Amino acid sequence: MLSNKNRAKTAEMCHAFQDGMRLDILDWLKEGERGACELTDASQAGQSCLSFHRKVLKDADLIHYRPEGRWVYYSINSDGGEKLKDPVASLRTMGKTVRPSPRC
Amino acid sequence: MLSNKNRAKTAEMCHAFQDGMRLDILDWLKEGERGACELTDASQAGQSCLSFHRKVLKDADLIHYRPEGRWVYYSINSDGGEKLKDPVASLRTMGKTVRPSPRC
DNA sequence: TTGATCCATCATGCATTCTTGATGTACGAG
DNA sequence: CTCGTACATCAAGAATGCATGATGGATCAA
Repeated sequence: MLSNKNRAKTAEMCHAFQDGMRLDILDWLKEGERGACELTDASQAGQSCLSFHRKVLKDADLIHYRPEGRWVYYSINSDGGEKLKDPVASLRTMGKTVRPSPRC
Repeated sequence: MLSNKNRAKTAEMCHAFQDGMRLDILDWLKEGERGACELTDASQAGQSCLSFHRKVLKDADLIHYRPEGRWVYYSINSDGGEKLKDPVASLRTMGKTVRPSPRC
């Protein structure tokens, strides 16, 4: 299904996708680049909490990072999801194969 | 990006995809249906541990469940990955959009 | 019925992750 | 230079997830 070298990266991306607040952040960025302070103002969560989740998304290559003076801007990395396409696609082909059911 | 109703399901599927042992189980099933006892015999992990992970995969609709008398057979749900294609695809389109970067 | 097997679930301890508040760094304004 | 702002990072407690052993239901053989 997955090579061992890709497995860690897949797990990291899935981990990033797993959390509700991180999905909120991705949703928040869906219309384009946004400043970090905007998100802090709009969200219920604290500043350090949001910074933590942004780091998870950034480490998983799901978002871009652009510092500009004192401010920081984030945006979706459109290539990020590519790494998830392979495991998803292989799930489909895997299910098609037929094999006798052995007993123990 | 995601409707609220789909968000929980996406998170659940990514959660299921995240664990190394669950990826092993999916890998184990790649050639077709297999009995639960087979997996228990072949794996290092204990029976309850495997049962736990199978439940996670089943709840995420990634595998099928077929009881037959005293035995249980599992197989890949080839449609399972479909639910992940949407968020992955929307990631791509999301990144394309352009939007002015506001300041706080 | 009795006993054995297969499997799921529960309870517990441990590990990892998340949240919150505090501290540190870089930058710009005055 | 000094102060305030924006952001990251650290430390500690809370919450969640995982592994293990024990228990229980269902099935089948004798």
